[in-house]
Amino acid sequence: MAEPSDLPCDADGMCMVCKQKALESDTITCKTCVTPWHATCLTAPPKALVDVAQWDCPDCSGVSQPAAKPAADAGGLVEKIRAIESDASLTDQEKAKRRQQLLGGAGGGGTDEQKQRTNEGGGVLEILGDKFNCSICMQLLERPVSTPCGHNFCLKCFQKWVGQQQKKTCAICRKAIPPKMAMEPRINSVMVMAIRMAKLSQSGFSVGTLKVHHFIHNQDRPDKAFTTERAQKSGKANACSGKIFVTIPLDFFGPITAENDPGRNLGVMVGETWEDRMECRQWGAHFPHVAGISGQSDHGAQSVALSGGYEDDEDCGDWFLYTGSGGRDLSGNKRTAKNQSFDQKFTKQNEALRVSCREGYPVRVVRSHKEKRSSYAPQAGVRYDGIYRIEKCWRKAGIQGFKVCRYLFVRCDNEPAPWTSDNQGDRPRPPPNVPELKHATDTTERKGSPAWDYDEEKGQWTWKKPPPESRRTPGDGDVGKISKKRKLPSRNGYVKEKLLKEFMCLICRKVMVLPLTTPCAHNFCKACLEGAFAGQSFVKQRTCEGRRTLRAQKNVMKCPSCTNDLSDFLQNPQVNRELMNVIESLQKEEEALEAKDAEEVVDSESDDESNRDKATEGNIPAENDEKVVVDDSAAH
DNA sequence: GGGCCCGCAGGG
DNA sequence: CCCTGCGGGCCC
Repeated sequence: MAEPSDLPCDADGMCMVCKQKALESDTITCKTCVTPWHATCLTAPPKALVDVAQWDCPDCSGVSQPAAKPAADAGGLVEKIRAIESDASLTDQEKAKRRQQLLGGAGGGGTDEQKQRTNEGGGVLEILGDKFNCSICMQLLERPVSTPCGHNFCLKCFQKWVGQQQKKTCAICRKAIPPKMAMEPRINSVMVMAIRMAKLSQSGFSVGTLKVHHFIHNQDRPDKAFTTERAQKSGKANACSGKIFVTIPLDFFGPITAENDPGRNLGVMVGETWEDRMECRQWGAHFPHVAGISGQSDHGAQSVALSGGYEDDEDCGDWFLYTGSGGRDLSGNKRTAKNQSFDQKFTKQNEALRVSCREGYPVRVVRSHKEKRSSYAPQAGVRYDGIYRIEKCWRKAGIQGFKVCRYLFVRCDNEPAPWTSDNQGDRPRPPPNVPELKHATDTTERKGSPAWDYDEEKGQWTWKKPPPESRRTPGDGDVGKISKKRKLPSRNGYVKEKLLKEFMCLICRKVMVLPLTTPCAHNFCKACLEGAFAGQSFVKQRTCEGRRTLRAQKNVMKCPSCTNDLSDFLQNPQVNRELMNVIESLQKEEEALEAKDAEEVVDSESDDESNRDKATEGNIPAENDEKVVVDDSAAH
């Protein structure tokens, strides 16, 4: 890292040192990472104009960051990039190509070499060595986002890079970046898991020890849904949400652990994802199926949902600013509304959140894919992101002018967040700087010590005071009937299962081959995604017969996971090679383990293999599991 | 993609 | 009992 006194300009061209908009004439750009810096605020600005063109920022010059560089290899990479950049005989395109080859992007020559390297026993370790580094900051990818051209960057680096470019292009290959992705990059959670697995495997741990994300399907949708005719007709829209699978009361605080999950004996894990709010409710992470806050004004708030319902929300992942409820005109039988028409007050759910703030209670947080403005939202469905604490709350004038209640949430969970490539949970972190606090009124902070806090001895977050006693009866129980008990798969089956769960193509339901990352951050096999649109591809380019045809064609090219328009992406989709390399390496490791197991267990012959496959299969939802089953007897 | 409108759960 | 609500399917 650079010295604290040396900071670049942010995405808006604002100098992070003097907090002023840096004049263009005062801005110099690093030749390695292309970040703009405010020259007048640098401790050691370049002396002559000649130096400006060849200038390296404090982050890239290596002088002020001795420990941060992972390996000599990466350092050499910087040297090579510099050599390419300063070669006057090359055009920009050629430079891009060279750099691309160097960084292991597409480019024929590099591929064989890479493959050979991964084959030669270095395995995932080799990949970590130089393939997993963001080519902007040269550090291990953190909060990775993937471009349609198949390249990966840290979220922050990507935003920095895109922010200071007129024409949005990839930092490696200069291919255009779709405006939507430039505006709202979303973290590629499959890449996150790939990095975590690679790290584990590098440090000698089995991937099997990793807690993986789940996508819960609708297997046992409810006992008492669809009570009216209209509700039956329109499917889930008006259905009640059905049976609760966990044995917690509605006012239960904190993480949902294995003892409250008799069906699976797992508890609700960070990263677990459900199709919608109804399903999320069934697993107890957040009970209200419309409201964003679960809580009681005289007791506290247990959970919140971030779904983009309030434009004042600001999401930075590990912390975020949440807006209270109310202040809207819901006349005309509406459930939500965009426009505010009066001030919010600290009453009802808003007061419940304030109680949780004062007491330092743990608050469960779920994020919905509907939150479009956040990079941390899941690509689909509703995801449990773990425990946060409300460090402060206040009121201020909202974007629409009326007062809103505001809450500063800071993450404090023992499991890593779904966006970090780190394998560890949170450590206490200093409170973030919140500029709007200057205009805050009615500010409340925690009084006394928090109920949920970090225990230095145990090295984890835990209740420091007894949790508030429930005043409600537990959920309707009868949970045992819902999920079948399953036996624990064998060691390799377990690893295999995790690889499949994390890297499954949602079209062929197998581990991805030649993975593509769409601009909407979904991952599929190249062949599967292209196959899904076979015969329809590229018509858009050829025909110029009129808008109707064009529109009709466009409508068909939708992402199978989220209906995002993929027609541009599909014209030239590029494999995410970094992702591919890890998947292949992990699979190879798994195969090697399996072969070893087979050698060790000579006596248990052929049925061993088939059993293992069954165990794996049983945990992957079959396609028709999603079908909603209406229980006739329950409707009467 | 935006507006409409509904059932439903839970707070008070 | 009434009020509220960061859903969700459908229709355009």
